[in-house]
Amino acid sequence: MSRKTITIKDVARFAGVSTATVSRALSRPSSVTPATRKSVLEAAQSTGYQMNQAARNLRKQQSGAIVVFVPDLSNPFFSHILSGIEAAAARNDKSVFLVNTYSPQNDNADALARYLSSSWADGVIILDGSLPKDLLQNRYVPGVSPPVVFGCEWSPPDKFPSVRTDNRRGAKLAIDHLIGLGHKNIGHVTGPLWNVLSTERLAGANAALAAHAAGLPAWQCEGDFSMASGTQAATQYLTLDTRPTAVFCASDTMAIGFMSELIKNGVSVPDDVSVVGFDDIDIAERFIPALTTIHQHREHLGESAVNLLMNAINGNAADDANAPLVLPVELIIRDSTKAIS
Amino acid sequence: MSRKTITIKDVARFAGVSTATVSRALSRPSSVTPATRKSVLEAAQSTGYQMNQAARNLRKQQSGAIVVFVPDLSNPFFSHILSGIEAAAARNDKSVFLVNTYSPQNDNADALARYLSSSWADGVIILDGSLPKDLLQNRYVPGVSPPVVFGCEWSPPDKFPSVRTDNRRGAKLAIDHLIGLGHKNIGHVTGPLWNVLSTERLAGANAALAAHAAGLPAWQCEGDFSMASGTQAATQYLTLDTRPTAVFCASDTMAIGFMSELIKNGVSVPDDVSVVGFDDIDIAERFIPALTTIHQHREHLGESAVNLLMNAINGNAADDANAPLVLPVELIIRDSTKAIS
DNA sequence: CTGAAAGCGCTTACAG
DNA sequence: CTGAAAGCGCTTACAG
Repeated sequence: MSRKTITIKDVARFAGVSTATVSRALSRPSSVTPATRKSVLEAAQSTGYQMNQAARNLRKQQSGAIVVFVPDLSNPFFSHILSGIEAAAARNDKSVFLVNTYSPQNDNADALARYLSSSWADGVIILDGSLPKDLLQNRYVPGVSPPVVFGCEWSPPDKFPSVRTDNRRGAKLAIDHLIGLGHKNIGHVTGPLWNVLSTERLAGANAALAAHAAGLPAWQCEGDFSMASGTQAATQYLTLDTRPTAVFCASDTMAIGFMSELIKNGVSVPDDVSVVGFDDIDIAERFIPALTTIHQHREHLGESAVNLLMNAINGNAADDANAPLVLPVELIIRDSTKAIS
Repeated sequence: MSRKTITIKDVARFAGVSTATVSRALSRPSSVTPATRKSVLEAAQSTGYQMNQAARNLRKQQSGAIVVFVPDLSNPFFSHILSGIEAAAARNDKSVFLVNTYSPQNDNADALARYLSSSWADGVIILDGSLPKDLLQNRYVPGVSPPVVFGCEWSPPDKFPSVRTDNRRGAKLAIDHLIGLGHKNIGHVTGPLWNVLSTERLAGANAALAAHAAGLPAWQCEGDFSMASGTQAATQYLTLDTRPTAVFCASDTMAIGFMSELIKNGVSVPDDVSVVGFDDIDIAERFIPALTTIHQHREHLGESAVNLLMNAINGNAADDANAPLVLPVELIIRDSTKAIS
């Protein structure tokens, strides 16, 4: 149906040079004389030439792209990380493609394995620590599969380079803040317990509580980082005989679901209960009450992931390349927490 | 640095057949005898063979992928559309790659043009109606560039197939609801006026107001769909001498920023002012007060986009393929609107 | 059903 | 600085 596709050959004929020269003029302009460069560029222009990536990729044995596995695009937590990734990728002259691993279509190793191929990606960044084990254990063949780097989450510990936030310290900051406010009965809504983030934050929280010999054991409830699970936690909280006066939620999204349901049921935040989240997503400062939370440096997380990946791609990774890079966190105090009265 | 890459040739040698047979056994199993199929599969297994996509793409002149241009991944509005796209793409055996057009790295035609190549994508879905004009006008060459379909937004009208929500009707439903509640002084926070969504919704709102000969002209304020612009609108609203008793915001995100700032300043929603949003994002029902809004069928939007695209790819598009497909909307009444007292 | 061979569109030593 | 030629790893008519 369409006119014949224009190749480097057509450009060469038009410009009266060889295909080799066209290739050079286009990809390494300095390697040809200004005159030939000019005529090639003009020829490319007037023939409407567009490079065929597949051919180049095949020949160069690389794709010029990095793919990112994202667990849940609906979670606003990821968007800033992606900005960081894109900025850094652009600096390294790589395209970035996102793959939604949370999608039911991508729920198995087979579906994802196709993306984990050097013909698609020069490297892959995985933001999802809960990929099917099979994928990285059996499908991934070192040396032929593209380099992998984990961001935020991580899964086979220390098998790949990774950047992450200091989750334990974040949890500690949250609990310390609550204790400093005089709270003695502190609850914790965790993420899914098979997730590293959840267990790290739980460990951090428990350690902080233990350190103060606060009034433990407190109420604990397992969520899944979703808003819905936050509201379920609230439902359970409401049935408690003695309700904690403060609750640390392992994600902002859950904290919002939690507060929302509480307020709906006449429980005031922070008058009746203080709430702390984790992540500092955009809505956190806009929810009423504005959410006290743990801020993660998300752009930086994304950039670091790309840097680690580029090192792996270029083969100049440090000896301890697999030692996790841990980024600092900050407590952001807003209106959802208050000293006990 | 790594062991030699394993090709179809190695598999062929291992299985004692030709490369042609390996190729057939792998991609069209029914075209070889069960015996050869078995031995080829085993050979592939034990050699650890992995197909080289670039080579296949080059040979087949297609990529097996569709790429999606997303304007702003941080806007939760898009996640459900993407689910719909991914589900439909999987049914059509296509991979999907996302490209963030909002990223500063992708702000120009050059950066995006590289993705708009048949070597990357068999087709592209554009969810961003505000792409640089140059891209689709000059860089896009019909017949050689991959088919394009617009979802949600659209830009050169009727030049490409598109699916969209009935924006005008959505706005009308919002206004009619407010009028039905007795409001006579109704304000409108629009999206950016260079955006089709904004102008459509504005037109729908104005038409509905005019039809009722309600107390026009009402206050109008231009935002950019972001939460921050919603709070700015609120700041402006607060300075008004006679404040509208109801405000229709062209997106939920703006509505939330708007309400948040109002409440912070002691203005009650819905007691002092009713607010209606547009989109029905996840947080809408959880914000306090829960937001009355216009629901869009986002999964369906995504699926329809893929269907249109597949028609274009397979060359069986209808004659009126470029006539926009318009999806219905629904008014969801929650707690942010109330009859005037 | 299977094999030999051509070719997809590039890039890059190798000569000159 | 430029050209002729090989080759990246597949798939697919064309014979048999």
